[in-house]
Amino acid sequence: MPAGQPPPDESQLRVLVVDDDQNIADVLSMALRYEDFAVEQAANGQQALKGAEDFRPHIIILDVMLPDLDGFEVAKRLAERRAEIPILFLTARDTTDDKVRGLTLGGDDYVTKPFSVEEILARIRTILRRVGLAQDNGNHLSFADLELDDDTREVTRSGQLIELTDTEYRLLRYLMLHPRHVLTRAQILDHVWEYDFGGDARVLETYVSYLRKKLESHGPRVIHTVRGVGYALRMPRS
Amino acid sequence: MPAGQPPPDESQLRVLVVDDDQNIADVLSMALRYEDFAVEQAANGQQALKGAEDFRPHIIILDVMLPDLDGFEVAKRLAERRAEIPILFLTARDTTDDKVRGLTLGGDDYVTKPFSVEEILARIRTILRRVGLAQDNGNHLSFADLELDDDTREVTRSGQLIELTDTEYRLLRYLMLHPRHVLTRAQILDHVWEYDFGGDARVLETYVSYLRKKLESHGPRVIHTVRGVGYALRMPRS
DNA sequence: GGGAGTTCTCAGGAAACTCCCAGCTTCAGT
DNA sequence: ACTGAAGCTGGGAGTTTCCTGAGAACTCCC
Repeated sequence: MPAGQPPPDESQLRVLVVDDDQNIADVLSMALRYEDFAVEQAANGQQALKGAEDFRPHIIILDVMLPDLDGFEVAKRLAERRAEIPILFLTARDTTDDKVRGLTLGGDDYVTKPFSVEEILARIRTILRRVGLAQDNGNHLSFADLELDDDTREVTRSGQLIELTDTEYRLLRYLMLHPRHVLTRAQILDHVWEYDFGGDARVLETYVSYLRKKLESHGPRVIHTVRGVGYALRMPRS
Repeated sequence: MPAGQPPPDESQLRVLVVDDDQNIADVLSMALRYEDFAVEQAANGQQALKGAEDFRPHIIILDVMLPDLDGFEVAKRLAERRAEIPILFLTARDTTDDKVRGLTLGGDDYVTKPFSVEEILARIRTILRRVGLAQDNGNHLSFADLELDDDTREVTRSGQLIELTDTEYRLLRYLMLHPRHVLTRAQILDHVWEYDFGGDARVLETYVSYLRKKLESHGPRVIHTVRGVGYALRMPRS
């Protein structure tokens, strides 16, 4: 079954991605499908309203800047229809718009562009969990003596609290999502860094170094280098 | 086997190989046909798009450098058609980190030239497994007390973890794919080493030696020499 | 607009890996 | 048993990959 739409699967959660930038829409769609969401796209406000009606998404990812109606207008009309679909807004970083501020009051949320894929996924999980649709029980990851809590953003190793910066946290979280698996450099950069990151891929090594320093003061090495390939989270010994 | 089309067999998975270098396309085609894929070739972007339409491949191997459209353009147009065919990109080693970024999000992947045939086959298996088309039961090989896991890249012998370098791993993996079969030196070199390897064929002996040293510290000899021919993976008679 | 905290760049050096070499051992056939 | 061919393995050169410290650039907050 190579072509056409994937089969409608009622067990999947539906996400409507609304962005007029086709690249961003595609990146999000691919990542979400990979996470087993059903995804549809809309490129402007009118399509978004129609898509919300037809596709009945559980959540909408909505760019604030759209060619016709802006994101807030779309949200407003949906609210008038009593659609009650949670929305994750995408905004430009410098849009210090006060409008954005009030979003989290209504249970909606926003992410600034450029974002990393893992950041979007984390917000979506948070929102879905809040409205009771989370399919995974997972605001909490653990591996060996490592614990990571998404709600409090706390990381502990054998009970000891470890302070991590944002990037360190995202990196560790991504590794803990795939324990023992070897993750390639490309995979890690794609998921943990912002989608338009164009810099030196060696940042990754720097952050691995930071993480190791913090983690290894409380126990043996857990982030292992697989030379020529990437990194893997493992406990030492057979 | 350039002449005549193989008979259409609906049970086979279809691969479209897109490369303007006829040698590379042929090497890949032969290896894939041997693995029981149905294969067609395209030498440029336009042919690739046409081939995708007519042949309806389950996966496309796509060189980034093509005489007309580049590989990314081909991928983009396929995406616009909602073709949703996974793609394995081939890129030059130094092109790696720019545009290739982002590919692993959608489940696509890339391999740098020059590659080894086994590397390509491994990536294809991974991709097909992810989209639910893998006919093989997976990521795990075992032979006697040897276990090899492709996800974690871990190799154990009777439970004991064995650390292998990349080349050692690829060599052992190839042997384990054909247990008890005598594999000729040429076969092994062709599959495990990069296709443009021009060096001394005696590297193979060196690596067999490395592998034996690591494996035999945990049990009896499993890699047996077949003098004048090659090597075979066997358990000693009991 | 200064300061603290964070992210990223860069470069030197360390470590790991691949491959080649050369001398030695093993084997097959006489 | 002898001999040439084939295979084995320790040593090491050359290369690639990775680690890490130092500092520049950026952001956020007061």
